[in-house]
Amino acid sequence: MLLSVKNITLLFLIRVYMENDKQTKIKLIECAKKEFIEKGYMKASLRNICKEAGVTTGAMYFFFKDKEELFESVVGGPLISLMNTIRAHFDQETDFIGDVSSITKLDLKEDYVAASDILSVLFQFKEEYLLLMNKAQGSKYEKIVDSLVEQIYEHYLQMYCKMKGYTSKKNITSEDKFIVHWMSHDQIDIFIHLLVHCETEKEAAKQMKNMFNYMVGGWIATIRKDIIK
Amino acid sequence: MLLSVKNITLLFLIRVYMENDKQTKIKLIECAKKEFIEKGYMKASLRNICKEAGVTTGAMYFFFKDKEELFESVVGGPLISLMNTIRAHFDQETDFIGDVSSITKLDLKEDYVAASDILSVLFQFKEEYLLLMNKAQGSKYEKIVDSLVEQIYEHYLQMYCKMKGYTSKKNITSEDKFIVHWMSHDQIDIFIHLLVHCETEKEAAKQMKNMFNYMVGGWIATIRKDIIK
Amino acid sequence: MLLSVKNITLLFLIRVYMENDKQTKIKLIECAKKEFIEKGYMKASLRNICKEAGVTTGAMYFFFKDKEELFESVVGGPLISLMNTIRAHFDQETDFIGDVSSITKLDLKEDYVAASDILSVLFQFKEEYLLLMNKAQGSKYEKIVDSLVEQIYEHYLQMYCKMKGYTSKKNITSEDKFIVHWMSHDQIDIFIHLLVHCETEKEAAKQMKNMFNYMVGGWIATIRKDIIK
Amino acid sequence: MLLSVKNITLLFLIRVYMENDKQTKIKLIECAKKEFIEKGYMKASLRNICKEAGVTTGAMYFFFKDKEELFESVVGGPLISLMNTIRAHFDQETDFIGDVSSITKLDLKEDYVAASDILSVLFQFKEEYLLLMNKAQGSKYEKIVDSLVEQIYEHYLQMYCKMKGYTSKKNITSEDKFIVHWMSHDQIDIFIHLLVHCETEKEAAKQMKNMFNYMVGGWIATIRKDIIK
DNA sequence: GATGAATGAGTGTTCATTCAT
DNA sequence: AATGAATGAACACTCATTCAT
Repeated sequence: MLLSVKNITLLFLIRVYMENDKQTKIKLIECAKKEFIEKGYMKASLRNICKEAGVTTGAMYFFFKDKEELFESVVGGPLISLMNTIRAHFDQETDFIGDVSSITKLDLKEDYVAASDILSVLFQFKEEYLLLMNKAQGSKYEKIVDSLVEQIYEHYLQMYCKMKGYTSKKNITSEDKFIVHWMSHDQIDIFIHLLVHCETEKEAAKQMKNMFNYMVGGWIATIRKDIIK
Repeated sequence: MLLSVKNITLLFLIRVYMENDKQTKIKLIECAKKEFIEKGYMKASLRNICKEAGVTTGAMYFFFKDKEELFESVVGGPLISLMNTIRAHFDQETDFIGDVSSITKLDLKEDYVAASDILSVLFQFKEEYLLLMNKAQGSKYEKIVDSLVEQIYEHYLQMYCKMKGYTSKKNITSEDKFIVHWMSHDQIDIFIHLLVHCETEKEAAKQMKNMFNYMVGGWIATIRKDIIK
Repeated sequence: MLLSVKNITLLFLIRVYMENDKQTKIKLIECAKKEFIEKGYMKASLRNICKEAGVTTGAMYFFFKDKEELFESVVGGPLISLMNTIRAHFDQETDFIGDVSSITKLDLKEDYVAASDILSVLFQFKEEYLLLMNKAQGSKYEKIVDSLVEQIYEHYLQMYCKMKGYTSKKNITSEDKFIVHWMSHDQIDIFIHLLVHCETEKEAAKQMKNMFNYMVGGWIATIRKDIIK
Repeated sequence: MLLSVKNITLLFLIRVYMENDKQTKIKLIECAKKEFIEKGYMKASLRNICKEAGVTTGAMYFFFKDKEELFESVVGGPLISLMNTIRAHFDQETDFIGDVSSITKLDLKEDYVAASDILSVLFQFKEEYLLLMNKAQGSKYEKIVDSLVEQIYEHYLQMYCKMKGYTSKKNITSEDKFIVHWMSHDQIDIFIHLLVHCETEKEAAKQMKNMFNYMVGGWIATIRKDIIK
């Protein structure tokens, strides 16, 4: 009988813990996010974060191994989401020798759909992504933009080859690679630009249409290579 | 007597110094450049710079007010050159209501010439510009890219209006502004991309052709607004 | 009904605990030993020990009052064994005025037997003794070697007096005391040296013979005082 | 002429500096010595040292790279003296096949002279050597005693071989090596013992006679190997 | 022009220990 | 018997900056 009372107490306490417990951790992450956004990874002060959260630095070190891990706790989750979304859309291997006639705009249109999805993810954790893209200097994420570019580069290279009508990878010149790399970079920059300059996802979606139009124009011109002389 | 001896010595030393004078300053700037490139503005250590230059921090503070001014001494000159070059090409006021029929590619071609000039300037002080664009976080130049964008934005906005056949500034929508801002940004990013990824100006010039072709394609598509639906 | 099931579970857990009980403590002591050996008393981290043992620091504090007590749990037992063994051999009061003629080597031989016993004890808990002798700095055992020396000093002083033919304690000079203290110290050092440099007791026993021979030679020379001038 | 003027000024300035300048450094070293002696290398607090010296930690870091270097500044000089003295006495290569008959005590007597010199050095910086031998745990000097032993081991091994009448190094058994190593160790321990237990060099010299007598007795017994069975 | 010395506030991090549950 | 959370003081060390000389 007495034991059962104990158990009830226990269950109750567990529930309380569940709520209580993580509150400090959550508070810490919130305050960290704020500080990181305000000052960037490097200039952010753990002391400040802890003071703001109302705990000692020791408490922070109970939850997080070091500054890096605290930062990771802020941006890690969102980053994984983003990576997964990108992978879902860009990783599917297309036949290298596709039907040359049917492509061009069509493929790019598919890309537009993908981009909309990505945009959606980005605006879900707008602040975290801004942190990642612009304020991560000094952390292990400082090269994250480059690695995102690399993630989509392969996809775009394949698409480029299809459009160009290349039948073998051997046809790819270093000039081809360079321009595709640039276009991949540009794609990522579009996202960052939207993230930085648009308040809402809705607005971003609207502006993205124009940016995509611009990008598609660029792609077509690149394929045709009707270059300025 | 003893004092006069001291004075003679002092004068002698000053003469020696005079020659050394600028050499020390130059040495300091060189070492600063190296350290700033290696670690970025924030992580760069004045102590290290001085040690490398073979002087004490006190000596450094004779020449430079603070860390910021030392950084400025490295990147300030090149920045002014760049600004001037940009201004020379982008600042001339064109009649807002131009001859609508004659434009499009023509204007962009002029831009290409301008870009070639800018590229030339950029590669003249490649390292300094890279420093400015990528490693200035924490200094007053951390937003330099944005301000460069702003510098060319007005120019591009005018061009855009001409191309669109707008007869009044009142026709410009916020959507117009947004895409023009993006295209301005993209133009700057092209430069940075070339700076980062090309060893020589020559190679950059080659790759820039393709990038410009891409950009022109984007512009045309933007003007036509044959958007994806 | 449900509650009673819970109770059974609880009781079961308690029983499991009961068995685990000492297991946790033992695990803790094992891990502590490892850490203390690896890093010495001071640098050893309770956090590490607990992590290694798979429990929280709180759990450790249930069993042990503090770091010191944990250390004691590792080395205390062996230390008592050693103390007892030493006491058994060295504490028996001999008649101060013994039969002067019969001694010298004989007494030392008895000592050799004692030493063999001690060696046996030492190698039984080799690691613990090494910990005590070499890595206890910062703990209350940091002077343990000195106190071991003190333990045998009285015995050796008596023996020395016998050998010298002193009939009263008043004959003992401070010089006598000093050299006897040194010889006591040396005796202990022999043990430590063997502990450090021999893998097995067997090997130590072999080497100890030579060391004892050396020691006896030293004693005889000391008694005769055929000193270098 | 002019240069000599410079020199005079320079020398003057140097003298002024010499006096002023190093006072802080000297104070720091003194306070460091005190703290290191009191608490040992590891537990010594740089903060305390600086507070005691009346400067900020930053000032300390102007003179010393880190804790280790500060410690080195306390004990490094004396250590070099000691090493040199040891080297001077123990490094001279003796003919491996010496005149077997003439040795034994003679060589050991030479050693006694050497030891007197070493003792003299040791008492010159008594505190520093005590620091080195007993409180250096955690610093790079924590194994200094072992390395001193190693320094004299080779010398003693040669002497041992001469005394034993070995004509080739191949005669040396691992048992020989062990006992010689021990005797080398014992020699060093004699010094440490004297350092710890004697106030003055004079007293140490007196006590050392007896200890040496003991040691020589040990050596002779070892050579004769009239072992206890 | 340049040195050597010093400041003072700051950094991230680790520690043994405590305690309500 | 053990957890999870938290404390608070301490740690060695680095920084840009100042200033008398």
